[in-house]
Amino acid sequence: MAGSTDGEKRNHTSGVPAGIPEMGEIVGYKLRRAQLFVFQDFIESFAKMKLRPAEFSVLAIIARTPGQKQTEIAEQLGIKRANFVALMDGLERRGLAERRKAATDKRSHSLHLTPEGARFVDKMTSVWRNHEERLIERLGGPEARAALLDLLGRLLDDPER
Amino acid sequence: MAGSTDGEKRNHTSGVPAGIPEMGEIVGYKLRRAQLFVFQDFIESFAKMKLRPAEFSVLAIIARTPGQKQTEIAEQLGIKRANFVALMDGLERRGLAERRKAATDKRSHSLHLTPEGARFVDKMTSVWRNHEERLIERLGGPEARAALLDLLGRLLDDPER
DNA sequence: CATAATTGTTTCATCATATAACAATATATC
DNA sequence: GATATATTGTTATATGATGAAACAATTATG
Repeated sequence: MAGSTDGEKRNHTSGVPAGIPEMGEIVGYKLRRAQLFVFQDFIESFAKMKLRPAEFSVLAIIARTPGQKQTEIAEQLGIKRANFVALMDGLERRGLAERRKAATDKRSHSLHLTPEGARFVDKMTSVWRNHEERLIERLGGPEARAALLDLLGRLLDDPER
Repeated sequence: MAGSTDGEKRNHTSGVPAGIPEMGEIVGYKLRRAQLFVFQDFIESFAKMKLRPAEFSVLAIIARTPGQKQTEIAEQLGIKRANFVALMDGLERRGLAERRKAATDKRSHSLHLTPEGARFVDKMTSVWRNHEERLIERLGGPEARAALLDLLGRLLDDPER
């Protein structure tokens, strides 16, 4: 029992007014919807672990390259260093990561996983693989995923410079 | 003068610890970054018109299919109807769109563009085309854009059902 | 040495989004 | 047809993500 109420001001011949885009052909819109969908799955996947996307990314980076300072990691992830503080506080409070005072620069902190954090990252990685596998299935295979990553990379990587 | 402070707990042979994903191979992450980049360009494009993505989408939908009610449009866009109210208030206050009381259902509102709104949408569409063209350039041509839209669609369109 | 820049931090404002409740109206059920 | 249930638009409110500004401690630069 839904349906529009009236119907009005159309173009001359058909029913499509001028060159107004359909939502499905707007790259930004479709990107956004897809991102929301993927994050939805991600968030549900990590609900039990109480891990949010930003926390996942920080742990992954620390695990792969320990010893970096906050600003470095924040910048890599496009997070303002001011907002990184609370994020890191949370990871430290949970005993997953820690700040060590860097010897060379007394201002900065060197970020590391705790032993528990390392075990956590192992589980996290496994959960992530399932999530990623689910996406691959939807996309229609690993090649499709690779193609998507490539296209997204073209948007991100700066052409000049 | 940057650089990590120390370096620790690696895996056996190389330097990569276990199977921890690199950020660049995480679909969700790259999707997010790409979406932010595209929105950045979009927002800058429409800064002078003081138009935000959500407003753009609402105007585009009303322009293409006038007469729909709020809940219908909100649902199409994945916006909670509660949050749609203020959005529509803004468009109405600016004289771009209007609520007409639907004759058939006294609860609902039939949404339409004003004449000024129609002119606004024309300009908006033109600005959007430039934005989209910029993306196409980055992607490497219209075929790449089509491919991207297709892949994103695979994530969005529900397989079963 | 004096000045400027960096690092981590706190505080604050803004925006997007979700939930719950409500009145008015419409629909369904008996 | 009366009563219960659902829908529509709305308000109020909570939460999370994000950005800007300022600050002390420290380091780099002229």
